[in-house]
Amino acid sequence: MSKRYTITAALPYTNGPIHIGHLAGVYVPADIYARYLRMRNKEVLFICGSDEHGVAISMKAKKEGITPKEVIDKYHNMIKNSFDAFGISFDYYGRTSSDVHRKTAQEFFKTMHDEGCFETQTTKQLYDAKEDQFLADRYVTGTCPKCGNPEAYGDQCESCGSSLNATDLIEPKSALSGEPPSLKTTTHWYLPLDRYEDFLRSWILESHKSDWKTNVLGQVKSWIDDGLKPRAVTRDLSWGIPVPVEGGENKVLYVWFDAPIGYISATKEWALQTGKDWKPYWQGKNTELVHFIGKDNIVFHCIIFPSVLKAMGSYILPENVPANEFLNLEGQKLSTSKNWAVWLHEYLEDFPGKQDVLRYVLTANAPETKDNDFTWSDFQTRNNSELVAIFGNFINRVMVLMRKYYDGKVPVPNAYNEADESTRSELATAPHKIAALIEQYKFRAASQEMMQLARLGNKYLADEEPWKLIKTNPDRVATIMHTALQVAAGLAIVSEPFLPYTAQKLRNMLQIESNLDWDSLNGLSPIGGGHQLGEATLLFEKIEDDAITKQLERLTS
RNA sequence: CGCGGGAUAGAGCAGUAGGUAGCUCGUCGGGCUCAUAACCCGAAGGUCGCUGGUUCGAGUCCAGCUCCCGCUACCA
Repeated sequence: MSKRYTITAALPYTNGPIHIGHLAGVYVPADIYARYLRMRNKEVLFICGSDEHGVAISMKAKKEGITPKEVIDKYHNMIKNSFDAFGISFDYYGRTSSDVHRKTAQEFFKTMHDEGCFETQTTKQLYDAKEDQFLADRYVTGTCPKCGNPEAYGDQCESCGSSLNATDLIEPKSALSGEPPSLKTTTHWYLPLDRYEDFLRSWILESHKSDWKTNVLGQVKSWIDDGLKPRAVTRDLSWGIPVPVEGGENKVLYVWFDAPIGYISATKEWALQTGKDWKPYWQGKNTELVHFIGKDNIVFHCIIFPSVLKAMGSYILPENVPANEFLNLEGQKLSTSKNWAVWLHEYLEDFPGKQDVLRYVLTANAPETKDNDFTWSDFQTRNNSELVAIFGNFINRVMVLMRKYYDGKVPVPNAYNEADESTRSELATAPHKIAALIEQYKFRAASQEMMQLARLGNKYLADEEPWKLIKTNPDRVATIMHTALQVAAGLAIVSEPFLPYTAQKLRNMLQIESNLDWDSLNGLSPIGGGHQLGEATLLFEKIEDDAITKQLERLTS
């Protein structure tokens, strides 16, 4: 029986648009993986959605004088549309404000509550009496007890860098009302993570010791060795999912409790729409669950959510959580508040039809093992020197020669010589190499292997020089061009996960629309003699300096 | 402070079980002219963050240190 795959990409938080950091870390790799598996004819469900609860959204709404609902609607639509236009191939994109999600999250809470999976604790927390609201540490300001900075936040002083507790601040003020906060008693439900320590240790640190990424394992080990502590799963807020048990009035589920459940509720909504059953995707033993996330999410997807799934009993656990590191921009870390970012919706406007260029650059320089840097100059170089000069140019050379010599009708090959055989055998192994890398989540290396195939094509043409032989040895040219076309067909196949728009164009040019999957290259010639090629167009175009200058100016303005 | 990840040619990155440092781009030289002046070949360029140690031999193991990023925060 063939495996089923449930692939999730971290739910974007709807308090801002999507930027290249999100794409590089989560959405592009997840999409590559999903597209690859579909090419292998696997059963794939690729799930994402908007994360729409939490204190940050209610604060943002308050600040802008609109309702939280208006905030989430605005960004949900913006994010969903930009993913769509960018070609991220989600099977379903949900949102955590939906009815199905509310019910699902409440069911999780209720079930765990009834089965005694929670503890309650009563603590004193900072409270803004005027606004009738408990305050996150971040929303209290005052004088830093260490350096005297009068504008320190309750969680951290940005002047001296010390970590603080809001109760340490001298003359604390609420960021909401400006009034001094008081301490007020409140009771919350806690998930006692310490109960899951043995399970987590053996499941991750032993069973997945060799197939999970070192950054993920290291982080998890650090948490576990440190001793897991009960973690609150409810909050005193009005914006969120109501706590569905007695005593839960005026309290909501902690966003991090409800957000990952969003993957499941999105699956349910997808199942309703398509008439399928959601259960196999979350409870089937034959299903591989893979979470694509950024490094800041590791604890939630490797510790907390698996503990919840374990507590619920019937759910499968993730097979892998290939968390990526972060992407910087021009040497500095991305910052929404400082507007230091490349926003997806702006990119799509400024570079229409160039989705694949950004995908390629973010993949070729993906922060897989450490933080990486995105620069516009690198973007230009990758486009001009790799996509245009290597990939696009090879295809163009083949198409032009085919048009010129054969009017686009594929010639029948004659005997293969050593050069042909070696090119054909390299072509045949390329999909295996790329597949192996993708299955290890090494998308950067996989994309370079794809580019290597285009280089192979260029070298083959340069070595065989059909433009010289056409006058003296047309039989030989038939074999050369036939072979070069197989390389082009190979590119049309293996580029699909990385460059979906380009792959589509290329399939149109080669007229090989429907009948090719990943394994089509196994010793076969996907394009036979007599096959008629379609119209040639350029796959990529050069990006000139002024386009890059414009982006750099936009950044610093 | 603690924990985790990272520090390798001008730039961006690989380096599997320790044994003469690799890839891409850029630079320089040559070749080709079918191709979006695009392609192909060759060369130069690194005391592998610092300091010690283990070893016949360390980018690769051990100890200490420095810097960057993240987590330890109701900023998701």
